[in-house]
Amino acid sequence: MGSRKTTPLKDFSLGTHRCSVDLRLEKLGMVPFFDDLDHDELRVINQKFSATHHHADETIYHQDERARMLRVVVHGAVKLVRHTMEGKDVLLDMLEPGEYFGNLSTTGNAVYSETTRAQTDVCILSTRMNDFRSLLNDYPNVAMRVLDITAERLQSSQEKIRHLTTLPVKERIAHILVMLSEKFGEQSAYGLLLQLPLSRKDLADMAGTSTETASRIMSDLQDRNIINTGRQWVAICDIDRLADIADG
Amino acid sequence: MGSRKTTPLKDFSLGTHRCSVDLRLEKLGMVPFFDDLDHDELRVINQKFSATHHHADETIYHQDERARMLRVVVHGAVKLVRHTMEGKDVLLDMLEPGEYFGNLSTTGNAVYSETTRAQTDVCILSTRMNDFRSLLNDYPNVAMRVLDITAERLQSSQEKIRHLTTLPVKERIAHILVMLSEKFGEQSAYGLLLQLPLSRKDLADMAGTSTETASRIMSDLQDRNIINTGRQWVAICDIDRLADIADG
DNA sequence: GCACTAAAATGATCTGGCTCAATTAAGGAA
DNA sequence: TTCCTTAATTGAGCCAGATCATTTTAGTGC
Repeated sequence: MGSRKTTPLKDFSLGTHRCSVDLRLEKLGMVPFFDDLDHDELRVINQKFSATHHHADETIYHQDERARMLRVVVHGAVKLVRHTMEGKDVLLDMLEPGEYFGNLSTTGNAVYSETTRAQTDVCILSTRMNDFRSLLNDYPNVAMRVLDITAERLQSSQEKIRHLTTLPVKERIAHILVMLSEKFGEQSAYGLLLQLPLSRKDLADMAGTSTETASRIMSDLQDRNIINTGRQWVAICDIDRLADIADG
Repeated sequence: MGSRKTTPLKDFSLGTHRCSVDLRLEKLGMVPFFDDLDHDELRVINQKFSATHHHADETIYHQDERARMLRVVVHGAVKLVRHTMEGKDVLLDMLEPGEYFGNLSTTGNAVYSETTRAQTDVCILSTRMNDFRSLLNDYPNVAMRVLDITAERLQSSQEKIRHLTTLPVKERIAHILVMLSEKFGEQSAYGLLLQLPLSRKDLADMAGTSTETASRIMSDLQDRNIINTGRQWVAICDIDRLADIADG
């Protein structure tokens, strides 16, 4: 494995990124609950959204802040974190372009139930919650899709609970890597590369374990040639064996 | 503290239970997403539901079965369980009258993602998923409320993940007892009695621990006069101290 | 009241994963 | 190429909680 001098990860920086109307429309069209809409409808909806950029590691909003916006990832990856007073973070999800976050509900005093942080430089489209709600009124199909997607997320959240309570750490980590590869995997010289910066701590916070344990497990996986990994990056060499580990 | 000879729990058996139209309407009216509707609208909706009874411990539907129905608890308590091939169950929730379960989504090949079992004798109203969906089309307000409730459940599922990954078992159990008391608590001679049969195994499966550990913790709580407990029942004597334990 | 059964309690032992404490090395910056 | 920061690794000891094996007891049914 010769001497590498740079991350295999691509450059997410927004230096050149221009949020053209076309790009916005394209990304909005990728949002699962907008995929029934035609081009003209998307143009109308696009009006309601405004774009913002955030640098990697910047916090987009904080847990417990008053929740006013619904957002969509256009570029980059967003990390969804719930934290405890003791400073132990739980990493709930990593979002890719086309996924939404923020708040859906119009219940008066809603607050965000998690903190979201830019995992790379990101571009985000935001709309006021109320605008989004009236949009749901105008497009009942979209409302149904939003319901479906929320129900799906509930499912997978419950599946995560099952993992946390029944599986040993090694299986949990294997599982997480498989999931991430479905979202962020990209063929490369190093194997199926997860196209986002991903530290041992991130993995640990996702698996509900300590950084040290995550590190030991990753080392073991690398020794067995199942993955290939460096500082903040992971590539999967043998997805089948990894999947085997993931379910016992 | 004298010698008790019978459970303090009330009798849930359906021997005498008759699902009169009035009772059905009352319970449907309690369902959070129907609470905007007036009496006449409820009567229409009621037509779409049919009632079934199940004895305690009976399975209502199995995980991975094809999901066709949406159901509402009318009488009794329903246990929501996800199980693993290794036979380790995870108890996701206990539902009280007025709560819904089953499937919301119309995605073609949906299957139930959990098993539901009658925790007591129960009476359930069911409707075909498709009928429910068209109902959501006819009553957009209801659709919005369903979305809100699903989003709320997602929140609390994520909060559960936080607990499982960051809190020690004792705190998790204390927390679960507090939650259950909000749903099932009822003043009684023994304290705030949880009005449902609840074994050490149920608690263990909710907290993601072993029956033995759950038992030890319950014994300790009883020794400290925080709870009062017997076979399949729990009463809370000192909810404040319990809440203190629940958050460190 | 007595006997029976499944739930609960309890004891003893073992271990996965955590914590604390260094050490090593990857990869960006200059 | 070298330096420097911070991520990652590795080791050693420890402990919460699991597991296994009994014993006890609550509560039901007779």
